[in-house]
Amino acid sequence: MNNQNTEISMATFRRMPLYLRCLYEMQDNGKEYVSTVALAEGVFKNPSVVKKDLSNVIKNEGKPKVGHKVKDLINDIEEFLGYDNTHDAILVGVGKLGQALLGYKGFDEWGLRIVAGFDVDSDIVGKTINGKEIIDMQHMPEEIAKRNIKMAVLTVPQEFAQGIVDELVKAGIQAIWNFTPCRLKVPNNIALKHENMASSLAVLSRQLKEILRKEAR
Amino acid sequence: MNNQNTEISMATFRRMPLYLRCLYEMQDNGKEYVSTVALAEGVFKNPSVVKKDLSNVIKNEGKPKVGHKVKDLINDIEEFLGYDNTHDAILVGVGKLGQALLGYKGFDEWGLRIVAGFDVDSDIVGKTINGKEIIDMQHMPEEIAKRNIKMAVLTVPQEFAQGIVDELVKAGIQAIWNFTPCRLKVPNNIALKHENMASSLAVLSRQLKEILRKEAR
DNA sequence: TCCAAATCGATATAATTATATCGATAAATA
DNA sequence: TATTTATCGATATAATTATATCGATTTGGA
Repeated sequence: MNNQNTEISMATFRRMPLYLRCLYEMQDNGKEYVSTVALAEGVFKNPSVVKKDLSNVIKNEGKPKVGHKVKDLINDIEEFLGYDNTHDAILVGVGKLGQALLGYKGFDEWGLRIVAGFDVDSDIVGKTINGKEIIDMQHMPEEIAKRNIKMAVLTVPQEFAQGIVDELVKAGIQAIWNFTPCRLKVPNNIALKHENMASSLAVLSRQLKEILRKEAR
Repeated sequence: MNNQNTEISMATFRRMPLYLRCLYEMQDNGKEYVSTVALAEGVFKNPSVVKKDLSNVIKNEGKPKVGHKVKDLINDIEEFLGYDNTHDAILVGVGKLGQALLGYKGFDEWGLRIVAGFDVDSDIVGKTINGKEIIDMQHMPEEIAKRNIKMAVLTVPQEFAQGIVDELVKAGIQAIWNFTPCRLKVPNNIALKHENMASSLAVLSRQLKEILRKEAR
């Protein structure tokens, strides 16, 4: 339990949701204790990585020979990730991908609550998806202000992306989750995360190529 | 032009699609030459990173004072990523997210051609999305074999994910792009890429938290 | 009760990735 | 033509991340 105020690495942050998922599953299976080795197997990581990651978040030490209490780990990680105090967010651009994300129930578990969608298409404005209202884009700035929203999910066609981002920032949004393939310009006090499918695909293609190459030998 | 047979880092691979996008844009704007510094600005990376990355792929040296030929860079990166010889893939699970991905035109640019979708829902089987036929899941193994498909995009409900993956592997699929939140078990000669939205969100939330903390002071 | 096995937390080492520096060179300019 | 400047490619240094090692501790069985 390395409770110093050391910086916690990005890599650690990225892995936390994996641990959490695995721990939920274990909990469902009635497991009460888990060792770092077992958890490492569950998320396909090296045990040392897991140990170090957990050392950043746990409040109660694990017991030698038995491991950590699953329940405690879950609580600690959830708190660490802020899943206890959920962020409200809006979604901009209710096309196919936007609809898919609006309909996705998993976000709640991750501490994200999408409260509304925005679009310009009058056919869809006024409807609801998964209980979330679709509102005309025109009213976006006032809604952001009224509900004090800080986060936006961006799923608009790429040609409009930068323009809408500028509007979002002006309206007070401070974190943008970008599902368009565009690189976006934002002031540097705005958090921006690019959901980069092209990069993922590049990595996957590379692996596949490697596998096919090995097979050919 | 470090043309040794040195290993190319994962990080480099991930960035290549970013360069490419930026270069396409420059080409559209009529730019003929680009320096690594300018490219670095375009993708919000450090110039040294860009220099090193490019040194892995370029065939023709850049010229001092002018930089690299945009056209050459594009060709070299496309070849490096294998965008010239496109992969055929299938998509399994034609729900909202599956439909969104089937409808997405960008994959072609990245060297991925989704040739068909599979689902169990008889309401959707037989229809086409973006010119791609939706086929009954029952026929999946034979279609994979017939078309010699090696890659699958997985967008099924999570409770079916592992079972379907097992089927895919048995049918000869060697690379799986996983859009479900499940950790999947595959033999280690199968490439697997998890499109991990929970991780992205964790990183974004962390950044936002940091920004709000700074503001509060 | 004592010993072996499993796990802990901490730390040391290795690997990967990012950044800074530098001499060389081609183009632009005086 | 000589000088300045921007850029190159290579390499050296720093930062981040991953992995291995080790003594301490608890449990459970001989």
